[in-house]
Amino acid sequence: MTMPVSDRSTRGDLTRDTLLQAAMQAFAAEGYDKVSLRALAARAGVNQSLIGYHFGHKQGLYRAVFVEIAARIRARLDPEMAAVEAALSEGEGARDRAADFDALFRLTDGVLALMTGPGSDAWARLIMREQQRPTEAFDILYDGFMGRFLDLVERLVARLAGPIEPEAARVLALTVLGQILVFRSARASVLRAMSWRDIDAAAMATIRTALHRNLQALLAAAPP
Amino acid sequence: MTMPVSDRSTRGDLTRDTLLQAAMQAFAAEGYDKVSLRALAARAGVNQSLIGYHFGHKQGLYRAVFVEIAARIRARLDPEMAAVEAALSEGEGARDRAADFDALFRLTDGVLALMTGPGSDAWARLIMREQQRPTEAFDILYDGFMGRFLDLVERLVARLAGPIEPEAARVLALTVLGQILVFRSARASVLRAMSWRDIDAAAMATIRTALHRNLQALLAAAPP
DNA sequence: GTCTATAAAGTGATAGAC
DNA sequence: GTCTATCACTTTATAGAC
Repeated sequence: MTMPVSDRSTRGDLTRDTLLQAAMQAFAAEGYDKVSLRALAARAGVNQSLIGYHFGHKQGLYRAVFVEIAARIRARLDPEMAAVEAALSEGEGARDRAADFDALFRLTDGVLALMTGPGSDAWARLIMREQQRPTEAFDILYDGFMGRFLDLVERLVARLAGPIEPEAARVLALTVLGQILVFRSARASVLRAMSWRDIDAAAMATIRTALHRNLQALLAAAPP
Repeated sequence: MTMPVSDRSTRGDLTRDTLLQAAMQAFAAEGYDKVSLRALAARAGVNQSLIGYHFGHKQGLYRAVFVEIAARIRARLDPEMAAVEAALSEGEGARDRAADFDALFRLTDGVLALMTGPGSDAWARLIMREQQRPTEAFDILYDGFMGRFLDLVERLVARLAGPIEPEAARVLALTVLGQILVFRSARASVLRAMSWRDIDAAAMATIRTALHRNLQALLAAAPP
């Protein structure tokens, strides 16, 4: 007579999740304004009015997409972040430049793969959108992983670059970020300038090599 | 009986220009899809149907905005570009590293001011939009100034960095661009990380100092 | 939780008078 | 060139049956 408990508690969650995935795709591919809830619901195979039921309104759905993105990225970057934290926790005295560089490279490689690798289009575009025109969704991103990432890079480059003002270390960390991000933020120019069709594994290897070389040059110890 | 010739030939151009300026503002501030031609015409103090008359349709207006942007930027960057070309035309033999760096700094400073300086919001955001999702408007930008800029940076860094593969020089040029662009493309993160309210003259000076130092470190001559 | 149906307010484009 | 008026269509949101 009664439905199985699992179904009763699961059916709605499945609908919610289906909508969330479709929304992430659609918002990234077409931009917030161009996405119609009619088309979104149709593509997800879900009734349109269920969007209102599960997320309230369009903005609520948009916001939920970012909570999902932040959670995914945090999970994916956690090993690299933890490695950097481990490297940093070894006190100044016992520092090992090679190990510090290694931790830094793992972190930058991770972010590069995240922002330019296969399947990165969906979230990367949404993140860029929030950088240009931040809404409440930006806070979800910054508090979720961006702040922590920038803080780690800043502390690492400060240690590697030798005596440096805190403000200079922060700017330096941002220019490091910029060297990675440009392959996403200026993607159209990158593809044209490099005559690439997309950023595939070979291209990514080329980029990684250049980045590692750049970081070593930028963080060469000041002459004693 | 007849209207003055100047009026007859000018009235329409004025309307066209008014619409163009309003459109640049509006598209940058709200994004293509969110701009309604009704609201745009109202803000410009022009009848809505005149958009159709002068630009055909919404896309035509959008396209015209980019022709305008490319022209403005080309004009603004022309002195710096010419300086780099002059530096490059002095053959390899007679090269003067200090002069090369000087030309490079003028170019990067120019682009930095263009992309982050006061009043840059309008065009910078539109350029970013085209980088993420290029339309025919991107060609106007790339052919108008981007291609030339990247080419000049590539040739300059190739000369300064010593023996380097062409592909590596191009990637290096892109990472140089990235260090500038990050202050626009990741603007929300930059402001939060630096505790800046906006990128004012002082902030820009800080960035310039960091960039110059970075470029010198990146392009240090390989040990002989 | 899911559905149908529809209200209320937008949108871009254009015909036709001046 | 500029205007008014309107067509044809899409949008988000929600009321109400199941």
